[in-house]
Amino acid sequence: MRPRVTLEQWRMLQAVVDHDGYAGAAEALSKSVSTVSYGIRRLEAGLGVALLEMQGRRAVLTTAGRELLRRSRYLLDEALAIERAAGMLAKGWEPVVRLAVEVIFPQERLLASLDAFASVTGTTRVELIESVLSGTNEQLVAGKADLAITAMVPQGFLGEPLTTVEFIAVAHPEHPLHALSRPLTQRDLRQHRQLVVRDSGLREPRDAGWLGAEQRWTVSHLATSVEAVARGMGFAWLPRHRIAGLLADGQLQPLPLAEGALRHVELYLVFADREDAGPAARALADCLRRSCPAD
Amino acid sequence: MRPRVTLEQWRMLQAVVDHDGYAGAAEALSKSVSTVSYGIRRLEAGLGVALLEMQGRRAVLTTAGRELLRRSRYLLDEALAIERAAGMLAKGWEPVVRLAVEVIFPQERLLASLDAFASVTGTTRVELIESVLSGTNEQLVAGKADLAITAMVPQGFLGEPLTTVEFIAVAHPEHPLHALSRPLTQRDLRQHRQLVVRDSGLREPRDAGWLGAEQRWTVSHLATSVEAVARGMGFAWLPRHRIAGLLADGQLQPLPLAEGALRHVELYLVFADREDAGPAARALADCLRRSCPAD
DNA sequence: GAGTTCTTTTCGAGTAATTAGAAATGAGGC
DNA sequence: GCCTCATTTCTAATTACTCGAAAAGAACTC
Repeated sequence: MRPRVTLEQWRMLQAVVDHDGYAGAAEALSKSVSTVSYGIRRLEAGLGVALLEMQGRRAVLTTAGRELLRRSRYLLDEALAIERAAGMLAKGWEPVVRLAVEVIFPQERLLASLDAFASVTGTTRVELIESVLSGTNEQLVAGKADLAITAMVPQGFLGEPLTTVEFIAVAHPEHPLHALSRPLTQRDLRQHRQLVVRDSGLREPRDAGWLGAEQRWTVSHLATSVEAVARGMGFAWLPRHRIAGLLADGQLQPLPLAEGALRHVELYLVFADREDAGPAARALADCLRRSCPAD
Repeated sequence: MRPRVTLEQWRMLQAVVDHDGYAGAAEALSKSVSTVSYGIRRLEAGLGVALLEMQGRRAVLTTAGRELLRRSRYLLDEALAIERAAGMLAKGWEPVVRLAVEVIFPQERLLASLDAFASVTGTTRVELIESVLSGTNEQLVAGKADLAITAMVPQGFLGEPLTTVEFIAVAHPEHPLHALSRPLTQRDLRQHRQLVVRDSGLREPRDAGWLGAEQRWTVSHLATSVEAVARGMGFAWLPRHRIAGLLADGQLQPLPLAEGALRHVELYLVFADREDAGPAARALADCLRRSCPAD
């Protein structure tokens, strides 16, 4: 189907309404009054419906006019937005940046960064790949991500430290481990179910738990792990930032380990190709860095 | 800001991609090949970015091209949708139909009707005014509604019966009235709290309860009333269709009234102005009638 | 590797649409 | 009733678009 009216004609209608009258519209559009008049006439002819009506010496919208004007404003906005996006692309901005994020990276910071990024570039989209351990790196190595936040910088890549995530060994307050009421040893832990998050890598997956618990349950998402531990299904090392709330209201309680109750994981920001990275990828990297103030 | 490219140029880009090549596009658009070539050239010049690139004798989208094509399709769809809407308006279809509905009208039927209406006319919007008793009529009389579903047809209007809503006197199973375990009299009821819905009319409001209970609570929404009764806060006559679920799982229990446990309210469909009603209002009326099969 | 075929691009001329100014029309204000 | 302000109509000119023919590129054939 072929559009019967042009963007320019819609624009004239808008101008007439906004600068009440053909004279004002002509002024605003840098066109002659007769041009505007002709344009509106074409528009109405194309649509087969009257949009403006002279009431005395004032041009007023008809009911149909009001309705169609409303939609046409949106249309024109969209047309201009596309052209702005084209301008970005012309300047070398990628249309999309693919970011692989280790799930233990604090969501709050991630969202804040994406928000900041969105305000820098209204047009570049972000494709977020949430992954675990080697899965994050595989995305990077396979060229499926332009940027990654990972705990292990893969061979041949250059990572810059971004932030440190603190893991605490926790369990539900009613959990048998807490009933022991004494510093816990590795032997104690082995007796109980540990929840670990499945490595999302396909090539050489390894689980995110490091000691061999007798019964070890593997789940796919960090959220599932948190949920399960909160329900008393086992213990786990979980990122402090993810369980701050649950610790505060007592749904989770730190395990009194003799040693190793706390673990620290350093997260790195890695470019797939630092030289070839487009401005959008660089801008996103900046936003991420800013969300992690010197720590 | 003035758009630098036209809808027609976007359409040419789409045609080239869809009918792979300039030749196919020209065929599809009923234009010459050189016209299409010229159009794409203008488009790229206007945007300042290359969209198509010749790979051998095949035209392929650049990254920017793919992205902008995607958005331009949406743009063109919107442009055509507005013109379709204009076509509707040209045929006299109102841009919006305002429907005042008595809250006791079954929501399921209402939504089914609106759904059916939406498929008849993609463009006419519905403005729904949910009101109670005289409130519904006031909307109609004041010209704030084109169509109304009301229990009381106001003077000077013509109503057609639409459906009957059955009200049952109910209370929570634990309610003292149920503890009496005998047919209840009006006197029994007066001892207890009745929940009634506030008339939404401004002029001559009267409440939707008919007998004077000692303590009568008035709420604004039917939903609040249902909720309150289900929590044992009192008794009320409620539309059977609204509480079918609560009756079934025993959260509400019909009161064993000596008389008047059931009440029937007839709902009427009323036009604000049957002669002047536009096709959209008539179509919506049809949808409503069809949702209430002979009853 | 020269010719053939298929396709896009360039060119030049013709055509349709848009534009602006002048004149005409219409609607208040005095 | 006449003056003023605003829109519409008319006409001429400019601009943008369109087309066919010819040129240029790229793959395919022999």
